[in-house]
Amino acid sequence: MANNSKAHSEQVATVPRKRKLPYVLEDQIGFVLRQVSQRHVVIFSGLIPEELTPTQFSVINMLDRLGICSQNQLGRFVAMDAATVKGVIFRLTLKGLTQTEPDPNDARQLLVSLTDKGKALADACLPATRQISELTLGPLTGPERDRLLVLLKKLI
Amino acid sequence: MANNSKAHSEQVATVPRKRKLPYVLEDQIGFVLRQVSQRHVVIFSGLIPEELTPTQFSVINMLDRLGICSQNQLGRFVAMDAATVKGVIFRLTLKGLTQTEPDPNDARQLLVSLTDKGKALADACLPATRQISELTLGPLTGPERDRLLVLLKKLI
DNA sequence: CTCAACTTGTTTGTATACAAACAACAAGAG
DNA sequence: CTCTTGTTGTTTGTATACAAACAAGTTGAG
Repeated sequence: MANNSKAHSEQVATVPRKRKLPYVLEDQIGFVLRQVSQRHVVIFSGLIPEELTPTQFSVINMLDRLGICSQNQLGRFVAMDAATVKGVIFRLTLKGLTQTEPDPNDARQLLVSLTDKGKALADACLPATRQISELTLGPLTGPERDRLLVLLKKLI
Repeated sequence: MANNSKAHSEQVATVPRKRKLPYVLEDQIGFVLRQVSQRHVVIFSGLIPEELTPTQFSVINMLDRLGICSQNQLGRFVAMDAATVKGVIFRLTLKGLTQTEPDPNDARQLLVSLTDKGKALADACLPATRQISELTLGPLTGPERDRLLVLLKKLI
């Protein structure tokens, strides 16, 4: 099967060689991202006071800032699907952390806000969440952390 | 409510000021990671040939490298929970991409391997997966990509 | 050999995450 | 006003992801 005639050898050497660059799964951005996210969730679960997931905390923190917001728009702010945010609000409302009411000005919208308990928890979680980011970025120096965040934000 | 007596002003100035540094959700590593992962999945879904998820491709690629492997150990290689990997293998086997057999040497273990169809797909996906990583990292320069990968790997 | 400790795989339950389809409503062109 | 278009929220189905509890098998200390 070795058909290397001299007549062709020159052309073969000239044609851009399709080097079989190895595909290393462990070096792929998606594979690495998944593992870093996993580690972050572990750190998060260990340090957050109540039984809050990262997703749930994001919603609570955003609501604390917004005050009141429609469910769909809230989802856009925290980068969540409408179906996802609905489930999150459902569970947070079960826990008494959020409340919903129909918008009098737009019958389609469902206004979401924090309860007093939710507001208190939003404040109470702040020290832990700082620590979580701190610990997640623990292996990096200060400048490295800044660099990483800048690079990651370019990929959103 | 302004109780700034002169007697206390000096002490207040000396005590390490608890500056209320703002907590910006959008700047937190966990929040950013989630969004980058989301964007990666979108790119992945758009470019992968068959109906493969990133998780499923990871398993297929790893099996292509390993040849045959116990289900649990495979999960360790691709950073997946035993319960998660079981589900993934179940669905891949449904699609005819993987097959399982009991280990004759250890009755506990379930040996997993690619079918011929699975091997063919592992090869066929390579160009797309390169493109996926390429496109995901698209907003970054070459050196930036290297830097990002190095930093992320420190966080695993 | 025997038993405790560990490993492997399974099952159940909970929580994202998103596609797709749907109903109800709002807004604007005409 | 009417009708089309778009938005909002809901529901269903699929796919990770993991904790917790469990059964079955293996291994090593004694």
